[in-house]
Amino acid sequence: MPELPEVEVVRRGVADHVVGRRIRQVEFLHPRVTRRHVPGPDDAARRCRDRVVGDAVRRGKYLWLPLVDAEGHAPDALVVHLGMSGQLLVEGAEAPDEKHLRARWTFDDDGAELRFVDQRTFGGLSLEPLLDVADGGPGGRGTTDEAPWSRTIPAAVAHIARDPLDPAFDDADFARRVRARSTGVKRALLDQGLVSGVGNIYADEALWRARLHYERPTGSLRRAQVDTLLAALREVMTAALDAGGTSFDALYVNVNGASGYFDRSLHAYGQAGRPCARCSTPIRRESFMNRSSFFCPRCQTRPRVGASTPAR
DNA sequence: ATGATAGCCTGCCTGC
DNA sequence: TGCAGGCAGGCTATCA
Repeated sequence: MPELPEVEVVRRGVADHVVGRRIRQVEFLHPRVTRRHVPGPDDAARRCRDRVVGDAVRRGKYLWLPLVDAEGHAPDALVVHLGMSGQLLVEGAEAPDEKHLRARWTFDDDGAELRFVDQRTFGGLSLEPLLDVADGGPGGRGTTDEAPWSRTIPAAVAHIARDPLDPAFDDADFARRVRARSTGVKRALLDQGLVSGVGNIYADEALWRARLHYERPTGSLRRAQVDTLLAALREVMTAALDAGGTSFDALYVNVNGASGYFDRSLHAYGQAGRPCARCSTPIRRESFMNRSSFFCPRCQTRPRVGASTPAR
């Protein structure tokens, strides 16, 4: 469900309401929520107890909280992935349990709880060792350079590429790698090892802005087109962030339970049958990768079959 | 190695 | 009204 802008909205909420507080206790209320934490839920709970939440850091769609021990070290982090329907909520203890409440953290200041709610249970939590990274940490948002964990990344996030809003994202390297692929451009955008944070909504929106068909072979993209696509991704994600994210229903909300309103600004995603904002041609929906792709058949012309010859 | 599928879950909406 | 089927913002494992 949530893509980069939505996860960033949640990160900011956690930064505002949870960072700096000491965890008293954590409860895991569903076996699937800690399925990625191999040592099991009891171990995860033990590692959370009495730790201070040092920060809220994001790369792509992954969010993590370095947990600081009594010596001021953060040997590991609580890694959160929202999956399709996960939510982090900050609520008073008196708030009734949500139907799909999966985890609850309480704090020694007796303030609001942190809760993880997840209808579809594709999301998950794990306690991961923080690994030193050679190329210098997640890239700025949420991490101060002085913080001892600023050049670390959780083991489970090490395979995730930087995202387009990361100041250290390398455009030239991305262009080289994407053009070396032999696949369609939307598949490449959704590959979190190539560029992270892009999901089905913002892939379709960026492709619409860049006037590229989703099946355009990556090998035929010119460098300037990759740059246009990156610019489109940054524009649409920044605009979505400013709008508080995209909410089609109550499944995506910020930590205070509020929806975002970027759905009103979508030009392609979910717009099947409605006129393209540029040329009035009805937006088309097609099935692709077991999901939907929305595009303008006039602005985003389908590549000719066999048009996969790499551009020079 | 890269590329492309199936599967994991629950709930809601549509059409018969 | 009931029920089957399709669909949903993601990732990982496992094939080719």
